[in-house]
Amino acid sequence: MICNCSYAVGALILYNSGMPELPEVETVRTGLSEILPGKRVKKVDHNWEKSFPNALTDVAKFLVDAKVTGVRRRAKVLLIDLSTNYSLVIHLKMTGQLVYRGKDQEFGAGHPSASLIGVLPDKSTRVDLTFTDGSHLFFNDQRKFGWMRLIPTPEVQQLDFFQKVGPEPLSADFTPEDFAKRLQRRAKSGIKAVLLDQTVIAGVGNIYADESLWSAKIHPLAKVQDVPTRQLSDLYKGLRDILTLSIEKGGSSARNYVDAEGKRGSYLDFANVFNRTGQPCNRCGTLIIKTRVAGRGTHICPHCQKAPLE
DNA sequence: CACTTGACCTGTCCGC
DNA sequence: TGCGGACAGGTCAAGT
Repeated sequence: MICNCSYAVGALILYNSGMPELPEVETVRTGLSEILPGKRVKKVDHNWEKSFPNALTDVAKFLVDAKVTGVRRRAKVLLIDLSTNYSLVIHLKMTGQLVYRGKDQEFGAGHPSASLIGVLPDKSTRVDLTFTDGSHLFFNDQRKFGWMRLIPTPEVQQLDFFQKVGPEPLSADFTPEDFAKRLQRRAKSGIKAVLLDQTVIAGVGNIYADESLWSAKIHPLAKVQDVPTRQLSDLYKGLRDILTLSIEKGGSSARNYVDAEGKRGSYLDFANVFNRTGQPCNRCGTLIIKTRVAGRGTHICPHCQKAPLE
């Protein structure tokens, strides 16, 4: 096996063009945690105020010259901890990307990332962190919904979001009983809206809501109180299995995702309903349909997931 | 209180 | 070829 190392060094793309949910953010976290710790920030450039609202006041004091000490994730939020006892708190929302590049921005011909993202910064770059070794972390965000903030590390958990956000669905001590109990607090609500509510369960977005509901044969409009406990248990297991599989596959890439080895996030190759409108259900062969639930495009098998009675 | 809608943005795609 | 509109969907705020 010959490794063409001419392009393997110095480029790592942590990129998701689709919709970063828990598995995508976790994949980005894993990649960053292998690269960033120990790097020292030399310079910060930003060109969109809302992408980095408190940059002007705090960057010089607490970001420049700070050393990265670790990278964490909670729900869909990334935390880059710094030696100044501050943390960069980052939400990618829908189109945010964190792209690391070594000092040498050149890519060898044929590197998959070369065709995905060209020279950075580009027109979607909102923040450019330069490290003292000449490498960069680019925060790109086409739609400008994402943001990063510099917050004292001990104050991060005081943020409103972290006070309200629900438990991590993959944590070891999160039981089927916890899951059912939290959902049932919203007994009269449609179950998909509840899954998407970050204060109920952390990290679930549109893709994994649709996939997990299909796995448990639950219609997204079903009221929680009408779903038998056994099916809530199926949903718990389905959701955990799906999130775990997606993390293994490097997340979902609506278009492309590559990491240091040029691997794409391939979870959508395994998806049963998401983006499969008009294709046969993998369980019963009925064609998958797309509707609108809780304001989102929603994919269901109309045979497996029976609509609730009015 | 529960639920829906609008705002935040830009790029893409579809119909005319 | 261009133009208007729908759509993509995470989260918060405002409205019903």
